[in-house]
Amino acid sequence: MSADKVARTAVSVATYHIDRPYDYKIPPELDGRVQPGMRVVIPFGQGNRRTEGLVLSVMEDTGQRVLKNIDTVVDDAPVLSPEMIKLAVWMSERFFCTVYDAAKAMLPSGLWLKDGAPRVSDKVVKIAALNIPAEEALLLAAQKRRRARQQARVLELLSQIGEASVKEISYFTGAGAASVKALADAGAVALYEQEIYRRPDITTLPPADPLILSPEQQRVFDALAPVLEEGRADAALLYGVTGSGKTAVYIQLIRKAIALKRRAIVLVPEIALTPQLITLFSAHFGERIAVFHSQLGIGERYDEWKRIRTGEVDVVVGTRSAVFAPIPDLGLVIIDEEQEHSYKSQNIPRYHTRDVAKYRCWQNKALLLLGSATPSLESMYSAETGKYKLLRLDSRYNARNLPNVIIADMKKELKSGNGGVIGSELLEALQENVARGEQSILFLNRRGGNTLITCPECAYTFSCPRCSVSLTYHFANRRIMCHYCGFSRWEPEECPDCGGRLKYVGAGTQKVEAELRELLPDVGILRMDADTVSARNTHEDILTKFRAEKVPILLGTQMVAKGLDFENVTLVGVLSADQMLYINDYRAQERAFSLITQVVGRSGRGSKTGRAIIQTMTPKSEVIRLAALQDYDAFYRRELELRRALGNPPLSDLISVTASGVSETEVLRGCTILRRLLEDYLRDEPDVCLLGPAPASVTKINNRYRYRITLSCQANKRIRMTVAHVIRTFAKDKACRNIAVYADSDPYEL
DNA sequence: AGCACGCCGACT
DNA sequence: GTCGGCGTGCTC
Repeated sequence: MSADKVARTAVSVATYHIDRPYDYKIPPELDGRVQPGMRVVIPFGQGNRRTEGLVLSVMEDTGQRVLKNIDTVVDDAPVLSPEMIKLAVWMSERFFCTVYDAAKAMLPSGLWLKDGAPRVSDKVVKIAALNIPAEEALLLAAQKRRRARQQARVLELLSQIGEASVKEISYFTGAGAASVKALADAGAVALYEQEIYRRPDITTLPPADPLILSPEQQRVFDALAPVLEEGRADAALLYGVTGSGKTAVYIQLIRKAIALKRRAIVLVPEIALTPQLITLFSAHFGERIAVFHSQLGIGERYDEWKRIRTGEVDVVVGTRSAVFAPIPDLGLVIIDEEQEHSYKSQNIPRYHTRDVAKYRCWQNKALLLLGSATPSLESMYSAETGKYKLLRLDSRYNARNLPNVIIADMKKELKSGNGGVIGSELLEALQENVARGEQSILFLNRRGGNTLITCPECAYTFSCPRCSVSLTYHFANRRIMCHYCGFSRWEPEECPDCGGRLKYVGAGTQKVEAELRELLPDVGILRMDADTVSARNTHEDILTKFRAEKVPILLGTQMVAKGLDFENVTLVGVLSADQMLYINDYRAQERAFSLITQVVGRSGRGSKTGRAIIQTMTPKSEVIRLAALQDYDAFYRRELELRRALGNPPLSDLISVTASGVSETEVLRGCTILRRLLEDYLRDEPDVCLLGPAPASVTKINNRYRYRITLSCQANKRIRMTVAHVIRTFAKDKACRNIAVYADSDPYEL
């Protein structure tokens, strides 16, 4: 009989400061059934409460300590490969999370629901159909009205539409599944199960021929193909102006990788904004692509995950979490629009997709390709300092001209009595475009309906009782709401302080739409924002309508800035460039430059030369001027010097340590202790600069105050480990029991 | 975080 | 005497 085996395990309930591998004995009845990468159920803590663990490795028992036994094994086969386990461990050090947190981000949530309700393995949806004539159903509904209102509503709905899924029924009527069941038992409706497709549907094109690259594109391809051929880890930045055809290069590189028996992951900022890219990819790679993003249903995601794992696909296209796709023989990772902020996870684990991709490429000897028209300062700096290969695509496709850009001074406008959102220059241009039958896109950097309510009499504003933010008015449900904690209340009638009449301020898309309708009566306007885009009316539907019906004006938020290519659009208006420029964040300028550049690039993609009008209160702003010229290089130089002066990335790394708690004074005191600990432990590190304690940009969320210390340094493993140690030390201090602490590597939120 | 153990005051 | 308050310490 061989010696007992031990499973070194990451435990799900272990919080950050007690996270470490815990060893469990593999009982004889489980001998041989426990492998690294499997999930197990284990007892943990004095109460031995059962919790989930992930087996990191299996080893011989040295018998030095009394160990608890593994209860049961969850999986028949490992759900994580050794490569992914290593990645999880690396992530825990790099992003200050537990190993289990990192592992969880890699797995589809469907894995946890496999045997529970809702059953993910079921590819069916429950449908309820009316079993009696509609008139009879309505009669029955009238009878039920008093004692079973829910059932009555269901009957009314079904008498109109005949059948619907139980899920849809409860969404529209508010009736629970129990009401439907009762009706089924009474024989009024029939329940049956219907197979559903779980492949996210993709508009497919007939198979496309290999692309012919332009000489410039070919040069980029030729520079990267050897890296794939030699199979070595490398990273490159493809800096290609809008419309220079980066996608064609991606496709050819993927073809090359596939020819070399390897596979690729393509990451995009937001799947809804890239339908054309998906369609194009499926034309080139057919069934052998998988689509992976957060809007996928649990079942869909689980199925795609399985297809990827078994090697049935060559290309995974997806958002942030797709960087964890368990694809075999990974040879190429492409991050498109790499400067986008959605690549940084804002919740645990707080990873940056670029860093994870870099690590995976290094593990797999794969090529990482970052693509952008306005690269992040970080990536361009890495390219300049030789860490990445730098490749450029300088000419716009078909040698199209840049649009003529006008910077419109809204201060002048205000002086001459126009207090509206649409200035006279933009209005004139819009009128000309309408007259010529050409289309226009208006961009507003604000989410739809983000309107504040104030009292003009006493300047009263509504703020959240639990958070340090103002409440915003939502047209959709006529409530004022908090974006942080979800608090909401009905639209108030009058000022609670002085009883005065309330005023709605802020240029939400709805308000702009109303203004446009007044200025341009009888002109068709399409609005695209969080309120008009839904499951029924997708982003794509709106764009199709815009294209097909030649609606004169498309008004929208961020969404209109991305990758659209409309022949007939010859005017782009940026309604207020200022809102994005003067946010208290060192990245605000970079973001504004990138957005304005992208929006301006939307104009004149056809044969006609386009125009762009940028409205601003500060027409002298360097950032706006450079965006108007689409001069990335000048912007980069200028911004880099600013970053250098302030010790911000990419010239140094930031690590923020945030303390939160109910008592503001306790949090502040905790922060002071944290700072002292950091000072102590980092005394011998050169060039580490500590800032704070400073209140977080939103100081109070859900009645918890947040203060943070920020480290500016050349981060290395040693410094990260020290920070982790400080957090653990702090958590052990009894004086800080009510304070929660976490660290964030290269935080986006300050 | 969550749970047990332990050492103090209020009450049967 | 004992029930239960929460302060303290540990988690394979």
